[in-house]
Amino acid sequence: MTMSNTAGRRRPPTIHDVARVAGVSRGTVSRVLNGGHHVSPAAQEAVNAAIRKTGYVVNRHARSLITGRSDSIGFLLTEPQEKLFEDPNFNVLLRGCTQALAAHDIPLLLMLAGTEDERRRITRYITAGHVDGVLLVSSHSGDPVAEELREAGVPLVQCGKPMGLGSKVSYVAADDRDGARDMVRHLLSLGRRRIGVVTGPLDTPGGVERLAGYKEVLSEAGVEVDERLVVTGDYSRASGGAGAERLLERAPDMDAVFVASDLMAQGVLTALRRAGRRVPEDVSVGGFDDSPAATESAPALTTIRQPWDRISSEMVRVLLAQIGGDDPAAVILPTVLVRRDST
Amino acid sequence: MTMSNTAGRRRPPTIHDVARVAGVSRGTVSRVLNGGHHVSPAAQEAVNAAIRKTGYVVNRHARSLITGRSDSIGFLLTEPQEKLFEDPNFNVLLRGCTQALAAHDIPLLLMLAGTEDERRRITRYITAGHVDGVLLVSSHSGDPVAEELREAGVPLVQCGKPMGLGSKVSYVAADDRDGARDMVRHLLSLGRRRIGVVTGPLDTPGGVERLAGYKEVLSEAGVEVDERLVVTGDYSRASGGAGAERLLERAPDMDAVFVASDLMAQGVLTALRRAGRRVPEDVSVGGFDDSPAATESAPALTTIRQPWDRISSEMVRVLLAQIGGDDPAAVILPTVLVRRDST
DNA sequence: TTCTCTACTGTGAACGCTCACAAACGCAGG
DNA sequence: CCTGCGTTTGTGAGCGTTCACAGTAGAGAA
Repeated sequence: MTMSNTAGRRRPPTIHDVARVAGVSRGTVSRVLNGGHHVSPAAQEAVNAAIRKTGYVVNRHARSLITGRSDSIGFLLTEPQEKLFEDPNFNVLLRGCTQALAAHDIPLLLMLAGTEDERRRITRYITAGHVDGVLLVSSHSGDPVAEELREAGVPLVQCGKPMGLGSKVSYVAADDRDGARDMVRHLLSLGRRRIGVVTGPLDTPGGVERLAGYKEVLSEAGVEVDERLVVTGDYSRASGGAGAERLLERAPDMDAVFVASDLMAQGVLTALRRAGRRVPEDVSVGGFDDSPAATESAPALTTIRQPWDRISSEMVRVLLAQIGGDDPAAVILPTVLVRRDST
Repeated sequence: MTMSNTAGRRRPPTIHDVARVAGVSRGTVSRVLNGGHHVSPAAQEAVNAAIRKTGYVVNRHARSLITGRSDSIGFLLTEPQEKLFEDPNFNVLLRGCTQALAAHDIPLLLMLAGTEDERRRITRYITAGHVDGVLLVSSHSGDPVAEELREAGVPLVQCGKPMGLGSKVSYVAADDRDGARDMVRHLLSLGRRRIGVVTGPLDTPGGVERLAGYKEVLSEAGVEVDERLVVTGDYSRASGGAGAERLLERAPDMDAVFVASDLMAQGVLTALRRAGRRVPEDVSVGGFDDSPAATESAPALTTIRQPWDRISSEMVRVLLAQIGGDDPAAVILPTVLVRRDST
């Protein structure tokens, strides 16, 4: 026998209570709640006053039940999470999306699909309409989730250019190729000609595009593209170090390295130091991402900044537009060369 | 008259459809969905088959509307996010909580309350019952959100011991004091006697407790606690470096430092090197957290591991128990000394 | 057989909201 | 004065579930 008076969980006010206090009907309150069209100024004001007085907050479950929308969107991660969660870029992205959505009063559901099991459960959850749309982060190609969601007609925006499917799915990405071009041009402008590259996995758009930009610029500049100067890493620090060792072995005359991520570049710096090469005197090193790692390394990395804040806000914008009925869209954002001490 | 056949967003199956296919009533399907008590094996099987056949997924909005529960949990951040999101510990925590909840099929809503405005909106959202409980991460004391939520009767579990309010609120924390004691004892066992400390902000439990452990062990060992050996940082790398410089200036004979976070310890290492002290020969350095920074620094840090995976799973367990009606509970988890090259 | 008890099953009502519809109310034009 | 029209308002129905309750069947005891 709880007597809910001052404290405790008393039943929250409903639209009915507001209507009674305002002296109008449910319908009018509902109209005010949803934009206030076809409501007289007097009623409008009365309702708003009643809402303030009662502390009314709309029950989203009841609303969703009838509208069919959930007024929430999912942030889906299909990567092995360990790696991604330690990626500072990812954190900026997650935070950016949360804030951009908060501005629309839309909560963000964080979903991790690590195992096959989780993947299935989450796909069911999403396709059942429990979110209105999905922000998808999954760099590797051949991700079955993206395809499933697309087929189910779920509004979807990917972060980074998807490799498999064509232009049927929205995405927001930094201009990887152009960023790579900027960096390699920068290295060329320093007089470097034996420029190595540690690229990312070739089943990721970043890996492919950054390598393509590298080759393009060299060709355009009339510099031979030497396959001995090309190695592949997996974006980890360790793979950067291993890559640098391989490069030095195959091309001891290397005078610069373009590394497809700052984390790998850190590994490259360590390996170079261990091999007795000075940076930037003997070898210039260019990174990619402008992550915190770039300023923490010694020397501080010259790198390519990805506009993560804009990427997140654009992802949200495109997704909301798509939920509103727009067609899928691709957004490519420019990168910026940040010059520091490693070149 | 739509003929929904193969493609398009056809209406998802309802409990009604399942009942029809299974040849039973809504009630029976509902009972199967909710644990299957008082249902005959035959009906049980028929319903499960019908669910598989129709691809039925429960409409959580309808369920929430009547049960009053939302079957979702909020993960609330009231810190200035920049700092926290770059903290590797925090990422482990977020991931751990998401996964622990996923095991219960409960989605996690990520909420950031950076500004005062957001704080208000989110408090309204939560108190309106849109989440069943809240996992709160906010180390600083005097956080008004915690108090508001507690008063509103929202199940709440904090990460780290809350400073303000007493034992009325649940929390899960590593044993900061004991961890600090282990580390200082370890330093003493190496023969060090002039042990400095760079502690965290004194309005955080970590700052206070780790300092307390340090002082306790020194006193117990009969070593004088010299206030010149005590400085305060803010958990940032830079503040660690500044702290080390201050310590060296005030107590040049220092032969060890206990640093309250690995990130600060990195700064300490750099400052010591710059001052010409060798680690660990001249000065032993002990960190706290066992974050990635601990193995990335040179030399690798001896540190105190916080059991973040267990912290997250315990937070979820305690919160679910509290939602189920249990009283608030405090859980203190043991830490582990990880010996590496800096001591 | 008949009664009782238990295990199971079906059925309205309700949750809080939106939507479509109808009613009411001006106000202008014939 | 009536008609027609546009704007504002009220009302009933229904979204898909769960819950309480009533009902049914089958087993065991008398």
